[in-house]
Amino acid sequence: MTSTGPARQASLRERNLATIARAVIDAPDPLSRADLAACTGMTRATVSTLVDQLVEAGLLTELPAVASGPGRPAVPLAPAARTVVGLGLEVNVDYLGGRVVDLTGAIVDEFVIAGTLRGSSATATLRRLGHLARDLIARVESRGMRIAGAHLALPGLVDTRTNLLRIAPNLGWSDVEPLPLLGLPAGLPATVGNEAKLAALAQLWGCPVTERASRTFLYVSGDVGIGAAIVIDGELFGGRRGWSGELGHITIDPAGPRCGCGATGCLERYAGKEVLVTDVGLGIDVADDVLVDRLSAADDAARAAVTTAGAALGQAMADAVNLLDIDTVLLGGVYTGLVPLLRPTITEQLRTRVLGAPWAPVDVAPAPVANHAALTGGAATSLRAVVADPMPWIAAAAG
Amino acid sequence: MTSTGPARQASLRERNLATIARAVIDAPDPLSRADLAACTGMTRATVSTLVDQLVEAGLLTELPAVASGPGRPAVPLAPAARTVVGLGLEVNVDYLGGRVVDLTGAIVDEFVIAGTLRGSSATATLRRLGHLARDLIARVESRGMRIAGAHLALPGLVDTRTNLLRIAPNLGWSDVEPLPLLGLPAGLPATVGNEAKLAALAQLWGCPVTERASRTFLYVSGDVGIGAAIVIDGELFGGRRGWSGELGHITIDPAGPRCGCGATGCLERYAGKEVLVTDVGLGIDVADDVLVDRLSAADDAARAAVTTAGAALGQAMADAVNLLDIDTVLLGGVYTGLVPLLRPTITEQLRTRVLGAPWAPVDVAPAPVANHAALTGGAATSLRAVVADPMPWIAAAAG
DNA sequence: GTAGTTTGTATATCCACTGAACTTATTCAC
DNA sequence: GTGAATAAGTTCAGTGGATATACAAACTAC
Repeated sequence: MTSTGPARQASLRERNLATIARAVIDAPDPLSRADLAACTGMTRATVSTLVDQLVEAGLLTELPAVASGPGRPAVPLAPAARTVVGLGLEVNVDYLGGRVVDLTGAIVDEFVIAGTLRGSSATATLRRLGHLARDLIARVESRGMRIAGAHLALPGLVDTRTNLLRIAPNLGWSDVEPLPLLGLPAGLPATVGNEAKLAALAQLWGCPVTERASRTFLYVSGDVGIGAAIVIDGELFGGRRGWSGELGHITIDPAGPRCGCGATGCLERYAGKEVLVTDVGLGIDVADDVLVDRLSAADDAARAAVTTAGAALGQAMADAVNLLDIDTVLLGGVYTGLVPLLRPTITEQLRTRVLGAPWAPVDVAPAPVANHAALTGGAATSLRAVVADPMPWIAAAAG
Repeated sequence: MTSTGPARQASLRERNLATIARAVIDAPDPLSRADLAACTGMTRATVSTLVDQLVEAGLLTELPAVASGPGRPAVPLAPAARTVVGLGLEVNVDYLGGRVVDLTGAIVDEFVIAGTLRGSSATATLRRLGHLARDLIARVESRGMRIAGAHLALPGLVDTRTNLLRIAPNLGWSDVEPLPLLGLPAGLPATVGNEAKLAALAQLWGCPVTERASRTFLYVSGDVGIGAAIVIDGELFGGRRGWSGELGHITIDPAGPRCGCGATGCLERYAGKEVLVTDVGLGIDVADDVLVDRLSAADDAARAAVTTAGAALGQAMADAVNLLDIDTVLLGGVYTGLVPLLRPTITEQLRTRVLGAPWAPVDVAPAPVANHAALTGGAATSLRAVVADPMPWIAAAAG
């Protein structure tokens, strides 16, 4: 009954525009039209017309030509700054934020308001975020930029098909429909996503091209809950409803302590922030860097607790790697700062428990993008949609 | 540096041919050219030329027109029988086989030779299989069929990029390069794959369209080892090297018994065939149906052991579902027959341990294709490649 | 200044899909 | 039977987009 859509002539244009846009934006150094022709296999003529359209639409810019060697100097192309931008929004346990990023990856404008939101009213908080977001949008639009889309990151189970938040245990929210409460301008495409998943996407696009994560990795974000995101060849693997990556509820020991989710022995009860803060006698709302400092300077008892956490984390990661055959694990959230403490136990677990480890060891590293990564990830996701389908923007620029 | 290839004019043809071929082959009832135009969105003119080429190439056939209602009767189109075929080969612990399947899904010819191959010589066994396969190929080609490709299924860790078998514990094989040993005709595209993964693909394509598995599921195959395959929207998720799905080495209890892989408490030690046969005092080489009968008729002690296995299986599946957000689990291998015994404990585990279960319960069912599924899966995989890119076959038919 | 080299643009051509008109084959009404 | 109505499939001029080739532009090197 159903099937993939037909390929019209226009599909060629769409695909080739996307290919060119992506090549320029993902390139470590500016490419010329000739470079693009060489690396995409298109003719120089084709590339020229495509580039002209992308420049016209404000997605790319021509840099001043620099002569080097014989022959006519090439015109280097680069993503356009401050023309088309993406908006990332986030409500998390200890802050509220919005960030606008442009195609160069630069942060154009942002706000981050610290303060615990545990147990806050979903309606009030989202209305407040909406107010701040509308201000941010107004500022950015008054500077002549066009906003491609908005993504709201929430620390919980989000149904990506319906944009409904099912439950966010650490906020105390459940069954919320966030987008109407934000009251974003009509016509601005907006979606809701899980915080860890958007943070993972920031690792792909949110930093200079040369420092980017490899295109396939498992991102593990430690907070009160433990979220994970599976990224395969640059694509987030969300699962049927976007509920993939619930690493925090992998079973470490079925006879273990009871978890808030109703099951027993979940990873969260061994390696969640709640356990870590208790080990050094701190409160749950302590800042990540304080917690990291205290754990790093702690005595043997607390060190043992970190080792337990690391072993549990390693076991859960080994399960994930055995299932998914992924060879890179990036640690985010609190874990980023704890990599020196955690890595030995984690890698030991991975070495012994991953079936393929003798042939291809698993790499464990801190996530390169750390500061409010989900904001960047959300903004970048909107921009990736533009890059993946620049046609509407060209039509808009022409008409 | 790299990027997706350019979209040439020919790409349109390629894509539209694939769309048409797939629509006809996956349709529950024969479609006419007009039906195809309606469901793909192409014009009738376009569909006509594409269909003509596919018929010419021997991928589709026109059935006799049946009049029903006013108007010119439609010409129903169906996959062509016995024109282009795929070859599946398999070496497993207790048999050796080859199967040829055509585009209608019918088995055209096959051989299955029972007998334990545990501890056999890889070289001798693969040479023997190669001999049998060449006979099969000769028979099929003498009947005028063209073989699109061959897939060899092996019960072990196969590197799908290099077609190397790293290790097959239950055969006692390691570091084998199987394809040269088979000595298949030069020019026949051949690859090696994991047995459970190819069996999973058979669930998608190896049975009448109406009985097919949903396009997203986790296939769990119980044998001496426990293999799994992740299928997302009709695509096998193989991971970086094709080593995904090692469910058998998910940790059930870190303090559990030592496993052959070197780790402790792996699922295999709770729910593998080795444990099950021991429970009812049988040998490891017993046929699956005998084992199922004995377990079904067993006393309380053995029943308790099956329950333990089911709980462990359920726990591992819950881990997988939490990670992947998949809502269907198909049980293959020995487990197919044990579904009545296993399901209660499995579903109980899934209900309590899967975070999303309250909103979307996980369905556990026996795999619809059971008999030597990996053979069918291997053959079908070759055919899917033809359907996904029919162009070369059209060129061959024309030239 | 001239030759050599590379980049980017212009023009004719080709290929595949579109749309509208046309042919073919059936049902139904009389 | 005959003819209108209906739906399937085909034909053919038209269009969009990529290609290939030739050419203009801008630089280095001698």
